[in-house]
Amino acid sequence: MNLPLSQAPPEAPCEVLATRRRRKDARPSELTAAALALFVDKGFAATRLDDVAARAGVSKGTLYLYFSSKEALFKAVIEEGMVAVLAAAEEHLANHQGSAADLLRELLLGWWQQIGSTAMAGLTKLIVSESRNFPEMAQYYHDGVITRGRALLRRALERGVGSGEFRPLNVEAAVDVIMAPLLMLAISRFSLCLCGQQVAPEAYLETHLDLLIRGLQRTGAISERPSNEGMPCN
Amino acid sequence: MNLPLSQAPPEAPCEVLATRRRRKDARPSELTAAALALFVDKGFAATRLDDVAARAGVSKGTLYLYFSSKEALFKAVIEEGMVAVLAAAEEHLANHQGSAADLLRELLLGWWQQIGSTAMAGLTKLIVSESRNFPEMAQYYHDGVITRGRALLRRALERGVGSGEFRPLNVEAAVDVIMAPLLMLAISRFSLCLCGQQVAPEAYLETHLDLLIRGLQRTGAISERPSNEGMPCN
DNA sequence: TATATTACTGACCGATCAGTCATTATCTTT
DNA sequence: AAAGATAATGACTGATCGGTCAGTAATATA
Repeated sequence: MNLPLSQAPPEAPCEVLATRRRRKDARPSELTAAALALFVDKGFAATRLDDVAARAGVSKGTLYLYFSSKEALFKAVIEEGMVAVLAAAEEHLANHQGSAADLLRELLLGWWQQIGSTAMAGLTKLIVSESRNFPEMAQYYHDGVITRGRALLRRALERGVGSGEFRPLNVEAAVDVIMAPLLMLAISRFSLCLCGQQVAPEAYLETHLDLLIRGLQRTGAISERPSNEGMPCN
Repeated sequence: MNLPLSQAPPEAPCEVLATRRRRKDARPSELTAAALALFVDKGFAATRLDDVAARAGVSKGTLYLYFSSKEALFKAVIEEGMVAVLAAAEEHLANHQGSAADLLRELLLGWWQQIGSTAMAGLTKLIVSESRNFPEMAQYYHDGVITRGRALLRRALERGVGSGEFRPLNVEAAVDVIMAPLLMLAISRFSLCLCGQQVAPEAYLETHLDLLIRGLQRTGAISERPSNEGMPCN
């Protein structure tokens, strides 16, 4: 095969050849962090456990002290990522006031800050790539993350439609349409120059929100928010 | 490892145990078709060449008569897909009249018919998944498909903005924002229940177009097209 | 039917890599 | 300091799979 191996030198031992240490508590999270980075970069199948262990500053044998198999490691990576994701979701659920348009804006920009701009975004590509080979994993991610995110968006849209701020629309479809640019943004960050990387994420999100809120609002209802502020046309 | 192997029985020999045949001309396309199906389903690394050959009704040795390596087979799959994609792009380029909104509608629905609804859509997931491991492949796909598609959309948007039908906007960002739901639709078709699969593709696209065109048009310009026609709200 | 050509085969090889385990090094306890 | 406990190691194994090639059989030609 001879893959082009785009890897940087595998995590130079900055800890100046530290002698081996016994750190039972720290190992699991260090290993899942290393695994996340490599899985996201090279994909699940192409990632060698030797490399994961090396990146975590440990031998492969040690990895097997904490995870019973490569798949178990994968599950742990997903599960650990979930925690932050769900916490962010809770945060968004808590405080929602003002117009539906502002709520929508807050939700999408919050997603970017909490997830999209972090390493967590890599999970999106990982799941997309591997879901067919790990159906129960995909199901878990779907139920725990996607469904939850959809529920947030759906609520925001329904509130806007109910109050008359937004016009009637197919809410279920709109939820997916609204999420898609976010997911693609996350994916493109971990997938060499496919789409969207020429445009800065902020401008991308701002354009999405701008188009979206105008598209949602009742005809005639002029946005009271100063639109196009600081956004160059072309 | 012991992957769950979601495979159906690997292409039961419908050709009733046909004795071996010499069909030099037909082999390459049969092999790339088999490879596309398996690559899209299981990913590149997890696909075995024995399975590709078996699915094409041939032995692995025969595969190597036509393709020098697994990666060469991958390239051929992409390249073969390209032909149809570029043909469709040319078609869209040729005939464009009427309003910019109609052109946009025609472009997006055309994408669905020519690409999104076909097996070609699987290439999107394939590229997303494997681009890091095959940079030159990603580059080729980017230059040959993404850039071309973006150019089409950009032209449509610029026409609308130029004629005053659309309001001024960040065209580059808008192109990506508009493409994202299409790409996610393609991806979700080959990635177990991640997003968008609960909603029928037609309703999804219609909602996208509806939101989009309203979002693009100048405030006050009422769409002359009967919107919401046959689309249930919720 | 005999001969030549070549598409096709499948057993085989070598490299890779997930997973194992006997051994070693570190830390704790007394 | 000695002994016990266990975290960590890395050489090893067995299975998998990309890639090879000597041989086989289908077709063309005479």
